[in-house]
Amino acid sequence: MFRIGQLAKQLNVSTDTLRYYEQQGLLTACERSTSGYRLYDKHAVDRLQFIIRAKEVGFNLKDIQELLSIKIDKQHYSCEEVKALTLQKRDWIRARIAQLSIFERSLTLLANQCCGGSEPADTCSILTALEDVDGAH
Amino acid sequence: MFRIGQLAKQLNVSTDTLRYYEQQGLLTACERSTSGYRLYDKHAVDRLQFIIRAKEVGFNLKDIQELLSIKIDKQHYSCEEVKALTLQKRDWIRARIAQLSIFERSLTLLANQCCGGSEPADTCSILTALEDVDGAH
DNA sequence: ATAAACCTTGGAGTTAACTCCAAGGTCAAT
DNA sequence: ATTGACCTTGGAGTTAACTCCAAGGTTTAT
Repeated sequence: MFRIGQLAKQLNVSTDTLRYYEQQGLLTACERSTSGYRLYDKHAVDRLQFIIRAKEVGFNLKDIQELLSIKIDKQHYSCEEVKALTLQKRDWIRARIAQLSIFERSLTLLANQCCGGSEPADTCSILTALEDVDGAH
Repeated sequence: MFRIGQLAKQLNVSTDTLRYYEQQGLLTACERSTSGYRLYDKHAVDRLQFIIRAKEVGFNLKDIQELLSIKIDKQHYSCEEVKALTLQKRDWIRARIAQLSIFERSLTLLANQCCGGSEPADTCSILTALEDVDGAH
């Protein structure tokens, strides 16, 4: 069991952020000390790690709360509910990956045209590179 | 040449957003009518399209401005400068894709465990699914 | 036993990216 | 020539996600 400052330091966030996440229902201290200090266990580290990573890939806190609430918990949710939400989030992710891949290819093209490209490329920009990507279906 | 409302409608953004982008230096009307109306050409549509897509994959407006400023323009930038910035952005994208792929796999796993999984899975959540993904190197 | 380094709550302030509003000018159609 | 749908600027308001601050209680080290 450790306190808020130790958890914060471990994953490089501020204690204010952790209190904010608690307020938003994302990460609650599993216990309080007699003096009222928040106490966390290693479970909390995993959960916070997840929140941080999910934020990095572009989920907002509401989405993350939803992701964390997806649980195969036969008492409370039907299989259909869990599956639908899970697949919905997966589709969102797939769409992002597809878009990112297009950007990646156009940046690669731009870099290649820059050094060693055979064309004159006096005015090549990411927009023209993107056209080339789209053009090469 | 068309006016701000027509451009906005075409790509489903607000005219306020377009004025905001102009203020931020992302998309300037190439001309003004005698009465001061902003006038755009089809070039602007491409540029706005790019801005919207880049936003969708998680770039902020400052990043997008930087992306749009990457141009193989031999008058103003050295090849090295262009290439460095381009590859830096590409690395950012690759890191996002890698992270998203992990999420994708864990969601797939979660969906599979839900319907048809052989384990009891009374308490399977995305966190345990993620562990399984990490575990299977 | 007291200073330094923690923690608590409540509330105000910040930043990015819009979004809305007021007061007024422009243009096409009736 | 006037109505309605456009456009202008400047500035205020909103939302998400923090970030900071004040006033005070707790723990640890000297």
